[in-house]
Amino acid sequence: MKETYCTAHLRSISDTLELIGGKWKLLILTLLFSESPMRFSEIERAIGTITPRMLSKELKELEMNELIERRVYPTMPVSVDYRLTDYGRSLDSVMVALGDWGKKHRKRIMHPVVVESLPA
Amino acid sequence: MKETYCTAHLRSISDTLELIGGKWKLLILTLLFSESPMRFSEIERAIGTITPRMLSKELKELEMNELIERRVYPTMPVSVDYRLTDYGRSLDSVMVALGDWGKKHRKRIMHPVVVESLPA
DNA sequence: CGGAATCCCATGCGATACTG
DNA sequence: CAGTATCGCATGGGATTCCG
Repeated sequence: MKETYCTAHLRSISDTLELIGGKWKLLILTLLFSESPMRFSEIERAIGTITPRMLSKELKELEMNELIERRVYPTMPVSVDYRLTDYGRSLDSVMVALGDWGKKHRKRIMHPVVVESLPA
Repeated sequence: MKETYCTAHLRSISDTLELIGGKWKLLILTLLFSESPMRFSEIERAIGTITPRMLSKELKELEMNELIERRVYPTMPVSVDYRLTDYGRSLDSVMVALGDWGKKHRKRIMHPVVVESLPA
């Protein structure tokens, strides 16, 4: 594929999706949007179906991209919490766009529907 | 996870991502945004690295969700083209949001960087 | 031309168990 | 509490071949 404006724009889009892709990232970000900071086990309980392995992995990737910040407190045992960074908060426009479109979309056909016969 | 505003909003977001997820969908949509209609083999050539199997599959899903329209012409052999629907065009706000954020994002650290020592 | 069928592999993700 | 280690499978996606 030739290098065009089209593909450059697309790479920007792909970059964004790469950061918020994966099964849990948007869910975690959404939680942290409404409540920051949250501790590891708080997020785990809030989601309910995520395994610690996945939570750990996703948090690590979000932190690597500076969307969230991880703080460790020298308590005994240690406690850790996670919060959105300002950079992470800048995603709100993206999440609003995705959410708004999704809300409208829900009113439309979206699942494979078998239409055997349609009258008139 | 309890049913809250938070999760309802999240489902809207997930719905949207479900439609434009997959490796090629956004690329196909971006192409069709800049040029509609396009024939099957035109899209194939434009992307360059997609296999007909995947192109067929992605187009089918996009059509199922009414984001694009497929038209068949009874030529010999048959020709087919694809174009954005008005509904598909309504995704532009989403794609702009994703693209804009990605453009800003590129200026920041995004790949795993090993910092051995940092002065001062 | 516009696909469908088949085979195959990488990885994403879940389940379970364990640890400082 | 906040993870890590290991295993295993399902799914996504590529390569190749064939078809009307």
